[in-house]
Amino acid sequence: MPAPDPAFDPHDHAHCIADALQTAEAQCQRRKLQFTPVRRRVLEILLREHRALGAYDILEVLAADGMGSQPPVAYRALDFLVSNGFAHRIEGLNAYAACAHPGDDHVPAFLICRACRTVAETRAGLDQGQLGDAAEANGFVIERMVVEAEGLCPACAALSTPGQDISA
Amino acid sequence: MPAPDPAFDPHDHAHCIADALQTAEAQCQRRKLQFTPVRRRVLEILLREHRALGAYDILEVLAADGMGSQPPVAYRALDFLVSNGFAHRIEGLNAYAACAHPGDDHVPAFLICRACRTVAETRAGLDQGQLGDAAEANGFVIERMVVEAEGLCPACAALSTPGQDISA
DNA sequence: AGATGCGATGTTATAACATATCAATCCCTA
DNA sequence: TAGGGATTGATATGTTATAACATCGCATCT
Repeated sequence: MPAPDPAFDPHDHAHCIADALQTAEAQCQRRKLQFTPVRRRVLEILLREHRALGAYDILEVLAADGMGSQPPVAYRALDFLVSNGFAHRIEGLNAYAACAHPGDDHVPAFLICRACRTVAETRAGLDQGQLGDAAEANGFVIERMVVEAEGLCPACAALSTPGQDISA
Repeated sequence: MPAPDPAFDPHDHAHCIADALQTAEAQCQRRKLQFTPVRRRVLEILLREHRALGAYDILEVLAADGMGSQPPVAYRALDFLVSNGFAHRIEGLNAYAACAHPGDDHVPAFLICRACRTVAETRAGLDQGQLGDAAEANGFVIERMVVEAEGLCPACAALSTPGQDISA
């Protein structure tokens, strides 16, 4: 049985953020990617919470920082972070979350709280159950997998207020 | 090893459509749901292709039929079909596809071609691998799962034109 | 220094997806 | 056949994402 996920468990979050930023920085250096101020700032914003944020949520913070207030600014930084494995797109929410295992090739799988949008990241395999079998039987080449479980995190389940929505 | 999926394999499609419509009709009768003309037509539109269609694609066809041309018309019908298990939302595409196993409680999993948007539906479990373990370890209550594999279907892989995009 | 190339940013506009609201109508059922 | 809930119609708007084009800043070559 796995250990509790940091997303649902109190932890030294300042250290958690610093760590992730440092990893990203190191990765970029090694791979000759430019970890520019905007990109760094967007990653910081995502890291600050173990939650999924919409592009426009991020944009708002960027604008407040005087770092560009138009959609492409946020989207370009997010594209960079996602394509280089520093963040993930949460399809079920049209939103983004920092990667919990940066610099580590993996198929992410998420536990997503529909009430507070907290996101915990675990691993999955490209062969998820019958899906891999079906792909093989049909000659389908899987390139990318999305595995997301939506529900209630322990904290929100405790409160509930049954049926509260994720709309926030 | 499973049999080839109808989505990727020639089959008696007229019969395939008629079958699904009849199942839906029967289900609605049994469950006292109103299978209205708009709802029926939207399901037909989805069934006509084993592909994901955007809400506005559907709306276009509805409009051509003189059945309402404003977004809510399509979205309401789609909501009905999705919440009653006659269609699924494909999160990775912000699009919709007819259900391949209507009237049968299941966790759908999809093989989605990024070139032609063909969608094959198989089953998954609510406990997908380590995700179930992680949920349990954290007291997370899973309510809904999204499992989608994106890649190239056999036909498109044969053509490719490597790197062609799903944008269509 | 000046020219050139190139990746990142800035800016404007618009495409694509989705929902709120409220009035009108349908249709079940009592 | 009247009342009430579900459905539809219509308008407006909100939200997410990208296209298209201009510019900046910096490294390199001449």
